[in-house]
Amino acid sequence: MSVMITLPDGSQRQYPAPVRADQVAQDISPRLAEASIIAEIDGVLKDLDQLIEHDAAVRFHTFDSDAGKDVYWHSTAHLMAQAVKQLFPQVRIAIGPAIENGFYYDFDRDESFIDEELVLIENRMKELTASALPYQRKELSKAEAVQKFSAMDETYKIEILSEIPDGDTISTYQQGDFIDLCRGPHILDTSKIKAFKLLKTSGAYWRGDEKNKMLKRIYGISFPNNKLLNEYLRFLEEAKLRDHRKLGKDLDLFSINDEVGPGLVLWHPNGAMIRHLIEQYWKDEHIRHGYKLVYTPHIGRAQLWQTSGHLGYYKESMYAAMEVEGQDYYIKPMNCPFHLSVYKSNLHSYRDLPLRLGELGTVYRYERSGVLHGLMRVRGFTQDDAHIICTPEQLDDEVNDLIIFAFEMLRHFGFDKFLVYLSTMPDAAVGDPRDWETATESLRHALEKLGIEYEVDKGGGAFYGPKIDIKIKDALNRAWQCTTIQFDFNLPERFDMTYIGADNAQHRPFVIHRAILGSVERFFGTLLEFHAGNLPLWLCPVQLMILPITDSQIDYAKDLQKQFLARGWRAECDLRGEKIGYKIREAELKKIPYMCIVGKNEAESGNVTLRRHTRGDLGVMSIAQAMEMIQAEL
RNA sequence: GCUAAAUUAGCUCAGUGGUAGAGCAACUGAUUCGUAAUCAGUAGGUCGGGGGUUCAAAUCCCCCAUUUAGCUCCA
Repeated sequence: MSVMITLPDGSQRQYPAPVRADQVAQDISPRLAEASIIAEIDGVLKDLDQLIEHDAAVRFHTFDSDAGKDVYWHSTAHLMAQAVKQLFPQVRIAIGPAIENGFYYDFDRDESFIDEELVLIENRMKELTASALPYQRKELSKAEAVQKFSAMDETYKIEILSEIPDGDTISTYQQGDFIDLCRGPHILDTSKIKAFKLLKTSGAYWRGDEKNKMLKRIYGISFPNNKLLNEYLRFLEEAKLRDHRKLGKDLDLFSINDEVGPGLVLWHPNGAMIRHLIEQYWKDEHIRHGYKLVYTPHIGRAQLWQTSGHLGYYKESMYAAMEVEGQDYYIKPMNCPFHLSVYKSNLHSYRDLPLRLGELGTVYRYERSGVLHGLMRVRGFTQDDAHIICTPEQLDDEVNDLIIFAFEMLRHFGFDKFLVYLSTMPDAAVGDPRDWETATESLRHALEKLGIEYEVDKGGGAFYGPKIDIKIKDALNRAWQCTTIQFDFNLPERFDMTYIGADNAQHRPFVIHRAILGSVERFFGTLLEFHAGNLPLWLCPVQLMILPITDSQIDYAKDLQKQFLARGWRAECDLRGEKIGYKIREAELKKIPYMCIVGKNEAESGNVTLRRHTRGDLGVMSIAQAMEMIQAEL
């Protein structure tokens, strides 16, 4: 008997059956064998010591692939758990998966792990990698598994086992004295783990449910060599420099002040200018795309929130009522009730639709204290909100245009990588399932027609409608939701919205709730991190800084400033009696895009020397040339 | 809200029971200089807030607030 192995390039190799997967890798090249983490056999990930008994398509995953990283990190999590169990035998183990950047393991222990203990654990892990302990897979029945983990008093494993159907085969992996319930696959042995670091500890609820016990989690990361580990650690350092909270302070853009209140943002002049430019662009674009702008109040009577249902299902995120003349008023957590009230204030014909009502609407939500985060998660924020009210026939066009509009706008700010999610009907939902179907398909078609890659979040929609979310990543690769496009089958009913159709009868319109930037605050935060503070020229609060070399050029500098201002550019002069090197340094640190250096030579010849932030000296040129160059970038 | 850590001058940080410190920034003066820091001087702090222990607290203990990293939840 022999087996035919087909490799990804189509080439084939014949072996006497059975053949171990890593033997194939070895024959392809010793380097591949060395770098291989797992084998993919007919599309299924397997351990490298897997015996192949039948003809199969085989490929190998190294650390370069997502699957390879995943297994590598998962195996490191097991290694860490082994070290923890050896050092702290009384600790119970819970779960330890690979995550986007590394791995974690949750432990049940009364005390938290302190930094000194992390070092101990790391050292023990190093010893264990030196022993090259093989990860040994064992398949057993559920009863055997329960018995085994009961004997070790690993109660969390028993709980996991209790949820696995009785007939299923269960696998465990053991390296040395450590055994874990695990589906696998894993790397061959612990010596494959070359470079690792335990990064941080935190609490984490068992099964992610805050009603459950809080376990102690250790996060870590590992790499096949020290170089990659050091690169990653450097990336973390650089991410700190891109942090919008640091940039906000350094560039004097905004602050959040203890006395004013947590999660409430003070926009300083520089930040306010950027925000103004964003909002101005936003308004212009919305008008161009057929939106009507509205303004609505910040508070509304209890009756309004009763009608909208917010007092029923959203109350815990709302600030407490304030009483005026015996009536309760609430500060708004959302703009929808107001926009829909605008719609309701008139009778509408199908000829009026679609109606797109937009507003930069400031809302206030009570967010639990632990979730606040710079500008990304605040308690008072401005949504770039709009509600599209349309007929069923208009749905597809509206959704299509909207998605194009959203990407167009995000790209205008420089963003080029997005995570797109389509969330479908949850178990508890309002509205006609046929409407859900129509709306979901409309969203899906639009994404597919435009060739946008997306993930489906099955059952992840709000109870009132399906949605598309677009997320943008921050400096640390954390994804923040910005754009959201949500159908609403709840509010049209609650507000009894209607339009008169061509048949002269009343119909219920569709309502799409959407925000493209999401909130101005969060968007601003992601924007700062994405550009590392070096905003596109059109958004810079100061676009040009004019730097005279000595006091003799002050008049010339001021004249230049006037010329730039006349073109609508934001230009300032640094007239302090400092040396040019110092002024340049300051302008560079403030990330001002263009510096105009003017000394005796420039003043006499009517030229400027231009310098571009991040690029350096651009040389001497005429004022007209400088203006042309700047204009070209705008 | 939960777990853990932190909070000292505008900023970044030192200071482990005995008179509150540095660098940068600010202010004043001198310097007028060619591509990332000129020199000198001055001023600036209820050591997050409150309570306690102590002869004595930035330092030890308790409560509260805020921040940070996660968890849960969300734009």
